[in-house]
Amino acid sequence: MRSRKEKWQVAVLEILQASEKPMSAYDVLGELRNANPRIAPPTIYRTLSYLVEKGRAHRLESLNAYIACKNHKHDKSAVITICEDCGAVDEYVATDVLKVLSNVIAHSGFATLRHVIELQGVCENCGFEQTSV
Amino acid sequence: MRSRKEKWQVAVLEILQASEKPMSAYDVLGELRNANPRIAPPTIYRTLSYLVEKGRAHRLESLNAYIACKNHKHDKSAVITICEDCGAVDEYVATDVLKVLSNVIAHSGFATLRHVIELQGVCENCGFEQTSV
DNA sequence: TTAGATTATGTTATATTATAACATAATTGT
DNA sequence: ACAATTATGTTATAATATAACATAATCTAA
Ligand SMILES: [Zn+2]
Ligand SMILES: [Zn+2]
Ligand SMILES: [Zn+2]
Ligand SMILES: [Zn+2]
Repeated sequence: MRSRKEKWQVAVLEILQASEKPMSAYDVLGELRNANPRIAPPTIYRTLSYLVEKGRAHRLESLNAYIACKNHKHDKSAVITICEDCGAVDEYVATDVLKVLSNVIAHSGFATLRHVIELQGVCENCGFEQTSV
Repeated sequence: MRSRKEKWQVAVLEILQASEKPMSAYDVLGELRNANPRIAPPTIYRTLSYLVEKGRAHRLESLNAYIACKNHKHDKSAVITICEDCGAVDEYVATDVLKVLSNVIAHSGFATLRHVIELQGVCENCGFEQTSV
């Protein structure tokens, strides 16, 4: 039998996967309330935390928002691009970047546990739209 | 004559510089209220935005907090390390990292305007403390 | 120098994001 | 079944951030 915990995780992941754009915790909450009007913020924050821990979703720190992971080729750390125009988000594998990063901080004795690498900018589509006016 | 705007910026920057650790906007607000009890959140958020735009301060997206810039060798983009144990923050010049990053996303057509690169982990001091127990 | 336009600041209220605290329910191990 | 543990529900509130608009300062050009 699937536990309640797992049911929430599946429901939230499906909502995130169905969205073209990052969703705030309260966006997800709104969707969940269609089926279950009494659900409260802690439930959704807990569920999002589990999903992020497992790598099934990512939290975008610069947006306070969440996406479903759509690129399982990375263990933990992805490079994430965020279009400021249309909100589209993509993930890239970051192995090389992490290598260079560890060189940059090599002499400091800092032991990295988690990377946040988010690039804000303009995606290909929006760039073309802008120049074609 | 120094404008009101500049006075706030100087005051906020001094507060950030005096702090060993990142401060939330409301931390800064609390300090400013010692001298000026009626100051309100928008003033401090505006001032922090100006300082961040000018590169005199950085916003740490993964902490919702701010630091004074203490490494003017970077134009815009720094690599920032954040110790989860003691809260200490350091900045590193990111030129190489940015180069590799642009390779990673080269084929996507994404034009990067702003980098958020924040490493969560354990600083040298806290690492030694942990292993010496 | 002053009227009008523009920009910056102050002020009030409120929106958004997130968690504390504790009660209840489910699950686990014996 | 029972106690111990973990997960969930629930209420309230904390923490972060901005909208909206009033007021004040600054700038520009007659
Ligand atoms: Zn991913
Ligand atoms: Zn776009
Ligand atoms: Zn800096
Ligand atoms: Zn430390």
